Amino acid sequence: MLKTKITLKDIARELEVSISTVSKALKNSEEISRDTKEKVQAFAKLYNYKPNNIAISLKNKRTKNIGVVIPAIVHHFFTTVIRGIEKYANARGYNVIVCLSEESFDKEVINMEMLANGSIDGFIMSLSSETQQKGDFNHLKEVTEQGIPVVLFDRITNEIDCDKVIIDDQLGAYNATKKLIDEGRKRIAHITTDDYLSVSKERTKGYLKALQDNGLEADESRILKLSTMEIDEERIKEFLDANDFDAVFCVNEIFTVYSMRLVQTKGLRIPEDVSFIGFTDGLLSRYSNPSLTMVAQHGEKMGEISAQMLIDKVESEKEEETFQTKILEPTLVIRNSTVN
Amino acid sequence: MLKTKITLKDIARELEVSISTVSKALKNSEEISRDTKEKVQAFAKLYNYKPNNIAISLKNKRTKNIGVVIPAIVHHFFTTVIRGIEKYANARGYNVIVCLSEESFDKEVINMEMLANGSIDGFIMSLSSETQQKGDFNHLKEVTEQGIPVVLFDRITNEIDCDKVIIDDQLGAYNATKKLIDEGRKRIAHITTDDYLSVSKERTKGYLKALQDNGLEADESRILKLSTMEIDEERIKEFLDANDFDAVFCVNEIFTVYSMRLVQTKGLRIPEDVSFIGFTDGLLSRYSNPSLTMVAQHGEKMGEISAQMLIDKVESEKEEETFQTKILEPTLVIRNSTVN
DNA sequence: TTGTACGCGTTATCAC
DNA sequence: GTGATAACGCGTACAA
Repeated sequence: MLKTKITLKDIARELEVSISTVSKALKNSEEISRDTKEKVQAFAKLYNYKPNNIAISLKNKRTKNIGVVIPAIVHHFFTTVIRGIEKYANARGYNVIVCLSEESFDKEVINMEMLANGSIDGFIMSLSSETQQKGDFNHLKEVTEQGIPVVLFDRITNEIDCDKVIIDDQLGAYNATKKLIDEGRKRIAHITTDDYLSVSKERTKGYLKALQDNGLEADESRILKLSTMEIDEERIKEFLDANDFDAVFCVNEIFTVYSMRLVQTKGLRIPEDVSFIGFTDGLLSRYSNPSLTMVAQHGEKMGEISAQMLIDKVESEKEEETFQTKILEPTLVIRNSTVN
Repeated sequence: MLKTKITLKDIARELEVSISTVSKALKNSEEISRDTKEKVQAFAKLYNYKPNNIAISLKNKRTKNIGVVIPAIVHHFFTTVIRGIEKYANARGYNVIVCLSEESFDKEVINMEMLANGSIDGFIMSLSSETQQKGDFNHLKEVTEQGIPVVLFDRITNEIDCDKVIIDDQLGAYNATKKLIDEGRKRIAHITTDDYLSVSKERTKGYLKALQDNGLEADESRILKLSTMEIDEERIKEFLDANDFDAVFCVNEIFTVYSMRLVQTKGLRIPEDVSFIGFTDGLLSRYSNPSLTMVAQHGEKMGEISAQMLIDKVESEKEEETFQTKILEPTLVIRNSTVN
């Protein structure tokens, strides 16, 4: 009933040849006679022989697995990145091991340690908010010092020398804000998170720069910085109630769609009275009412590029210590939360 | 600069003892003298020795990896399941290898073959739509016959003997439809997919049963069956334009929110004129306008249970051939797309 | 108390 | 053409 996996040894015993003969025969080696090869191959096929990946990994010191450590998975952006990684990695024969840090420094460390002991050939990761806040990157340092390649994407740090893939967050925010200004908006509110998150910091910079370049004064009271990416509905409500604005630019999708709803319940029309733009072009943006104008982050592309950089490094023999940072261009996707 | 991984052998050579002494010393074996143990442990700590997972896997024939094969990841439901699996599996020291079938039979087969050769201890999976349509489950059969444990969740088949976790789709649909009937709705439309998807079939059954139990006639013209879970905006529009209804029950979140928007643009009020209920309680439901009344599928719980069943089976020595199917209760989450 | 030998499944080298 | 041997890194039964 239970046909357990068959090994080279089993075939050798059954066919009364040596293990190495079997091994060679299965690889169609020239050394082996046609007869033997056919016999072995037929037998292997019959019993559905498949080489044991683990044994090969041990021998080659290559697992063909890549470890992906991300802060969360219930975010559209990260899922698109994973899909990009998966797609590319699979095409090159790699599996993807996904670990979630859940925005926790400790979990990030533990996950990396679990994987760094031979389970994977390299890491693709985006830092947890706690890690960025703490500024402690020793776990990354250890891994890179062991010669395990790492690619950081989106939430990165400059303290680690490795390949990186990001989008130009500042430019994305700049373009979004510029679009609002071009519509004639003068009082543009900004809802984001504390600066410790690398992406938020850059986006706020872009927002401020756009205001400045267009002769608008930045008003601190029009900026709300929440402590996490988790939505704090209460504080957003207070902020929107207390303020006076004709446009809102948010750091993510959920903040945008939630703010929009609050504004709508006050009887204001979108986009006639207030325009909205946010970061992340996900399902919420496409299906909210009205649909949202958003800065697309091209997560899938980001994943593909990350995977490509990582696998290239893994498979390159040379011990080069040159790292690059790829910066993708964000795209403004115009929908109905702005005036077209 | 590059401190490559240290092995037992390295420690043994350096300390001039045998490999097995080192091995035992690191496990605090009683056989080894205090002196040696301290020496070895100190050295190991200093050079940050960590046993090589691959070697251990080869020896134990246990990888501590579990393979998860799902049709898509850019769906809230599946991400919550993954999170549940991850959480539970990690707590028990397992890693999660995620593979996407992208609703393709071939990809599903290839992914399973990649993993089945020693990379994982067991599978957790949800079938691709193409697999359910084809009705070809040989890849699953092969795997189970090899003694690799499999847990199927959500999109399952009765043709394979293995553990299964689902929610009571029929009951969920029944309760949703009942809720609409209790509101006084008489013309309840249903937007779903073709019956080959196990979950859709069950949900439609529940819908029909609720109508019947409450003396309402089922009207074929009020049911739209799309060929895939991918949204076909055109056909939904035609359907909603051609029909006359006072409530809509959809098989997923996107269909629901999209239908709602179409109805709103006709000037109808929700829920006063038309009520909406859908399956899957995700972000869209929470943040759409109005927010959606939905059947929650408890994905995270489903993931946890799947992981638990799988790992229990993996770690149980006995060769029992008893399988169970866990059926979770769906919950109706009431929001503003229905009359409260 | 320590060390030797063997096995996990595979491949590569070298001898026959 | 074929086979024996070593090696990948670890654990363990057994010998010293």
